[in-house]
Amino acid sequence: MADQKIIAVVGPTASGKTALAAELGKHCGGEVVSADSMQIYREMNIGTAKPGAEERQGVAHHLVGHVGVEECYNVASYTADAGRVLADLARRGRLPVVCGGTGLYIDHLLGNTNFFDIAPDGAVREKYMLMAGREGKEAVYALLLERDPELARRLHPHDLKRVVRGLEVLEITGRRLSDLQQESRRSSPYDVLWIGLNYRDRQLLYQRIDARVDRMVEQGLLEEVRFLMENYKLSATARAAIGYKELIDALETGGEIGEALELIKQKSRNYAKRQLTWFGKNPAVNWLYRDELSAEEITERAVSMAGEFLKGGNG
RNA sequence: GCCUCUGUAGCUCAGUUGGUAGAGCAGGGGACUGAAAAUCCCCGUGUCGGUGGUUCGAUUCCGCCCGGAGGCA
Repeated sequence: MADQKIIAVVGPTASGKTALAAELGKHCGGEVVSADSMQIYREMNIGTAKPGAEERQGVAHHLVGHVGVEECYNVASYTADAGRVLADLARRGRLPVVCGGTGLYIDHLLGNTNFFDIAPDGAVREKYMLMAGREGKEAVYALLLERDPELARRLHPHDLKRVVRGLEVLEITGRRLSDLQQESRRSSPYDVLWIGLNYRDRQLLYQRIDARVDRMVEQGLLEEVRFLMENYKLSATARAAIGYKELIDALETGGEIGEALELIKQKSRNYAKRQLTWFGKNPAVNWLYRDELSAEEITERAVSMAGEFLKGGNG
């Protein structure tokens, strides 16, 4: 059976992915499959830059707002949900346009790994977190070095989240995470055309990010945050969203709103840089630069790349 | 006008009892297999406000000048 063809639109926040994905969906008879860890939340709209009806241009969007803000969500939930959507689109003969900035989600959906099913265990996690608090991160790391040396060698002793996860998997399954990772390798069942959006001049990207935060405030970001605080108990993952956590902190502690907004811009810029590192290591990405091409030219190029891609046979 | 404090990395500030200096943040690079908008790692030469002087040697001590903050009139 031929691999399912998929277009993936990636890039840092505020680079114009959403608009391009909708254009591609419109021109190629496709549907957008979001790969954004925060736009999944139903009640978080402004701060996540969730596309409205106009921005969707009549193209169907999947995995946007399908989760309540009180729920936790993670890569496992995503790969399961998105896998189902892709299968459905294949059945209906529709082209999936995967679009988003959450590199981990995208890679696990489309890349060369099968996601293995080992749910986290809060009690085990807490045990090691407490140990780290009492004896130090190095002590927890030493434990991992003893039990799963291969994994430990790849991690920094201070990277507590990953060190603890390694120990957690061992404790739950009796197996090493490094072995499981090895076994989960696969060759991707998808034929993917990667399109990346970016700016050659980073400062321009940063200016766009700052401007977008100002626009969010004009659109009522503060009101949205207040509404969420009054009506919901946000899950840990929802609360960690940039733009929300800073304002919640400010409102709870009586901090300056202006300072919180500067922090939001700062954190968004830092995030964009991390996204660039992530997508930058994928050699398959065809980058289009927004300070070299107009929006129309970018759409044109992407649509013609997609045309070639869809015409070609499977490799 | 007088007195006190202050001027060190893009920003906030340490520091050198005289041997030309270092943190946090920003910025740059990187990692990433169930928190990923998360988490973590690596990268710090800057006329130490200016100018005279003391000294083998001053960013550090002294004088003057120029900024800034406060106090007394």
